[in-house]
Amino acid sequence: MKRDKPKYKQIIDAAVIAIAENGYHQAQVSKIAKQAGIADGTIYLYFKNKEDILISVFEEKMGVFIENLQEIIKNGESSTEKLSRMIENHFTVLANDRHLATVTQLELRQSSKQLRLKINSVLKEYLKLLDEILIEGMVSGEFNPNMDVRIARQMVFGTIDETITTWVMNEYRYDLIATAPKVTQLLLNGIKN
Amino acid sequence: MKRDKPKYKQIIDAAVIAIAENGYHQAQVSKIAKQAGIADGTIYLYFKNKEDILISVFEEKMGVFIENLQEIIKNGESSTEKLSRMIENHFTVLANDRHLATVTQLELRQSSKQLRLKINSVLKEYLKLLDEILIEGMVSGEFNPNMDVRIARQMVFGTIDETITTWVMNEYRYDLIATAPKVTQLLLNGIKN
Amino acid sequence: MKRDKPKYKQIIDAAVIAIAENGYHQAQVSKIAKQAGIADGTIYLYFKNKEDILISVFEEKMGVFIENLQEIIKNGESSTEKLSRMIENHFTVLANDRHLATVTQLELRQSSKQLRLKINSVLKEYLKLLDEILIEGMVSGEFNPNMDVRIARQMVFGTIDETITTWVMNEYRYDLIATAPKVTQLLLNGIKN
Amino acid sequence: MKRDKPKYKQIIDAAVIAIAENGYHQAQVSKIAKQAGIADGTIYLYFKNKEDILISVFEEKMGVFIENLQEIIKNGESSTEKLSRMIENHFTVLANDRHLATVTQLELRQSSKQLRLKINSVLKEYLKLLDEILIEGMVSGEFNPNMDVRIARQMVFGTIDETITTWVMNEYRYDLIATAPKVTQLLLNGIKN
DNA sequence: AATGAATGAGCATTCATTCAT
DNA sequence: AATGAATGAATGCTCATTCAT
Repeated sequence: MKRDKPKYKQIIDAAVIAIAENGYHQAQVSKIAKQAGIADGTIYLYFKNKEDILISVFEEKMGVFIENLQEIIKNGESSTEKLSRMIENHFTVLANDRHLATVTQLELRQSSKQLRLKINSVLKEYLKLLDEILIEGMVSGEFNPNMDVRIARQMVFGTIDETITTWVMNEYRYDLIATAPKVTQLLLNGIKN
Repeated sequence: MKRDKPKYKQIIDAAVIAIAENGYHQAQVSKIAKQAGIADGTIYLYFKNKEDILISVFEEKMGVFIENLQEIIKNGESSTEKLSRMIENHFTVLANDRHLATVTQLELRQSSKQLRLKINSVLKEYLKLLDEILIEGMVSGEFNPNMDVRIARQMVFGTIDETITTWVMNEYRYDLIATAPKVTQLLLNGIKN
Repeated sequence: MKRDKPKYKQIIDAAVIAIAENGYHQAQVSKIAKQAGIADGTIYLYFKNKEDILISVFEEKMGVFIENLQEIIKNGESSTEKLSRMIENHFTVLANDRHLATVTQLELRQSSKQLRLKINSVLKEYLKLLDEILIEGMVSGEFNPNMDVRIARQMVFGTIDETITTWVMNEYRYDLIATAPKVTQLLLNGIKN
Repeated sequence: MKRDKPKYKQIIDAAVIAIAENGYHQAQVSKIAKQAGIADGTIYLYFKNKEDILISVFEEKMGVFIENLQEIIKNGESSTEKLSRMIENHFTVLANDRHLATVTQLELRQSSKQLRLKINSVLKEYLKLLDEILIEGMVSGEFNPNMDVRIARQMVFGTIDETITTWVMNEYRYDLIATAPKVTQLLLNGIKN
């Protein structure tokens, strides 16, 4: 399996750094290769093309969010707590990796519509877990059982996304993690029963 | 004033169509000119360069949102009503111009970080008006006076944005305007006193 | 006759200034028109095309040199004196019109080979007069009767040209006219009997 | 070192031919690449941009003149002989490479003022060596010790340049090398003691 | 497995000239 | 005679990908 080879992750990490430091359009394959300490051609032994690198970046990194969220769902007591811990986790991971935050919130969005559609399908798995939490809460009576799940999900994710993007655009000037409880509170107000 | 000349708006509209139909990176100046029914060179009598066209597209179209919102703020009775009508207006304008919706929600985001920073400064004016509504509501007691305005704003705008983007990505399959009341309800729940 | 109309000379002079101030490649027709205080299109009532302006600039200005030289030939006593006064005149005219000097020595040389061939044919009339002086001197015994006239002419003109070009490239830093006697002396040494 | 790689010289030579055959403004990068038998992009592995090719053409080719002249200075017996051999060499090199002669005497002069300034700084080295010969001759008493070196240099170089340019403009119709002794004789007359 | 030199398609912009007014 | 808005052809350069070594 290619993704178990050491150079695979090496290239992924190099791509995140190259994109964060140079911007999406200035992160040429040659720069990623240089950052990874390998030759340009070697990239193509591990990735089909440049787009494949970028999708893989998203898959690999999103994987962390998904694994964490599965853990949270498994261990959480209530839906409210799960949602709360999901937001906290999302903020924490990105606050602790500003390169990654820049890449996911700003740079990767400059990619072609086609690439973003693929990224979206990766994202869907994460949103499905979010839907699980919401539905569970509606069933248990913690959340408003009459609300439209899709819209609730869009509110939760849209708010998280906008909050982090603003933080990145403001050049990380304030403590992102500290805002998590307030964000959580507003969102819970919106959907609670 | 150049923006009062008929060809100015003609080019803006041609750009929206060309970008919506071909995608951001495939909307060459020659395509925009052809769509506008003029020669390539004529573009440059009205715009400094291609980026200038794109910024102007955003300014012109965002201008509609801002003017509408100012009207809403002037005429609305309560903050609740103003927020409700803002969301309704935002959804209605884009639901009625799918080309524009595609351009603002998907295509223009692929532009360079520099262009997006300029777009953001145009956006700021809109967000300032949103802040006005929120603060007024907090003062009047309609909205929770203890909430963090910035986070509330990010929730409102993030939710609107995510909702419309999802709609566009789903290829306008459902009635966007019909979802406005539900979106409004969830958001109001979140911020009401 | 078009060249008797006031706008004809007005455009010629505007062209010299526009070229001197902006450089050959940055002296667009629109700049020349603006400098002349007329509309772009008006240029084409007096000149066939841009090349025609530039040739005319050269013709008109070279005309001064030719008239002066004819006068010098008519009034001069000896060939030596005539050559001396020719060099003096050439230096004086250009030292007194730095715009013109820049245009003839630097800017006009960037024109296409084709244009420079035409310029050369204008120049020929001037060089013919120079040949007259040289041949007369050879016949009279002032100059070496065995020398090759063409080479002597190339030496005289090449030296004049190089001297002025160097002066222009050195940004007129020294007194060009003051060098005329030394230049004349060297050249006369070379060709005298 | 890039200039030791075979493709470097290959491109330089292709540029000389492409410019000589098509003219400066019609010598597009694609034509130079085609002439060199390589892809357009390959040019940019060896040169920063098109201007860099042209400067390099001049440097490389002027280098031959400079090296030859250094050799001549080293081996020549008298200043008179050195000057004589310098002129002979200058004529011979260009008479034997008409492409190069066309490029240096006609085409390269159409380049932008900026490029010509760079070309001039290359030329300066050659002129410095000429100055060396002149000064040496003035010290040894072969040349007039009272003459102005700058003007003498301008006469020598201006004459050489004008002679060759005229020959090129006359489409190489006569034997350039055969005129060298006459040119030399006239110049020596001008500067000898 | 790894290299890195070579490839070649693709596009924003300028400006001399025209011509309807 | 004069205007000036409109035209449209023409080109240097980048960079993802390949493939001989």
